Amino acid sequence: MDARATDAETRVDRADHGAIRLWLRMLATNRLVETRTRRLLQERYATTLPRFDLMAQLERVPRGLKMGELSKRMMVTGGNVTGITDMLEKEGLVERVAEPGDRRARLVRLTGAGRRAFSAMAEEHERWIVEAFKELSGREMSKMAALLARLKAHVRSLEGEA
Amino acid sequence: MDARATDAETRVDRADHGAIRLWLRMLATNRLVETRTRRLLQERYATTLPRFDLMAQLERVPRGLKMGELSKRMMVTGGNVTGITDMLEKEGLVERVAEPGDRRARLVRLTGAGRRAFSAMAEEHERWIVEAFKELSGREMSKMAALLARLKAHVRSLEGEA
DNA sequence: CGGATTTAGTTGACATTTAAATAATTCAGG
DNA sequence: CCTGAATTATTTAAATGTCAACTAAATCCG
Repeated sequence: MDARATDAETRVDRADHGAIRLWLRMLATNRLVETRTRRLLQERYATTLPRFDLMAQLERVPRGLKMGELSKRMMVTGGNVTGITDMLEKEGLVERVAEPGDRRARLVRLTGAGRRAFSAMAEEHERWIVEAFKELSGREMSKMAALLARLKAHVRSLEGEA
Repeated sequence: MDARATDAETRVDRADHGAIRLWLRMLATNRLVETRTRRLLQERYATTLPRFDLMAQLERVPRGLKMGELSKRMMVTGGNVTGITDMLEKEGLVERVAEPGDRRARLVRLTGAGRRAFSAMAEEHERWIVEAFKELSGREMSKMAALLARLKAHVRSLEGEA
């Protein structure tokens, strides 16, 4: 295959609105990094991106997170979290425990095996990301992060006041 | 030795965290815009983002695109394109025709109904995106697009020479 | 020519994801 | 305490997505 991939973004001509062009480029870049990360996770640890994401959330909160909290942080629907948690639980990497004071809720947290498995992956995962972003200087990354923060806040406000 | 924490390792470490932070912010922002777009497409046109994407690719090339070309441009696997094309074909929005000169290949192109359906959606879709990105100035969008272009090229080069 | 390799697309198995419906529990007012 | 509304998690169905194996066709090369 031609290494100069002809993705959607590349084809947008000058007549197109700047916003559309930027959005398509965001989509393409994200997809590229995501595909690469997914492939590396699969090759090196026989796991998947959503599983890694879920474990990454839990790793920051030893007490555990409720399903709904996980759903909100991962920005995916609840049913999705249920499915991924089911698998990780079956593999012994996370466990569901009772939330004291609310019998509807379940706390999900890493098991010992889960913590060990995650910390092995996390260090390498960080290296992959750092490597991918090495093209940009610290200043450029900060600038971009700041722009994204504003964009994100704006879109959230659009959602909020429908 | 100077004990102030500004040695090489600390600086690298800070930059590393910057990469992770930026990446997480890219993921979150993308997801936000994507979720919003998906919801609007569903509400207004009873369709989905991947279908819209596929039709958007075809709209630019009246002659049609081969399955493999669609796959590369959409940055998804071939099996996925087959599935989405099957649905759109069943709905009469696209059609598969023979590629003259290569009997392995099939050209996919919009039908008349497909063209009409797409142009109705496309105009409104562009408005949604422009609205979402209104927070940023033209200059800021250009800056960000330029940074993303470099990032994308860099990641592609990582993939190429593994 | 003729066999091996490559390329194009489909298929099947399975994981992910959303949206909608359901079940269980908590909560707020009366 | 009761009852209806809200919250929390799960289940379900359909679509999306990956990957590997497969078929068919084109190309390479001796």
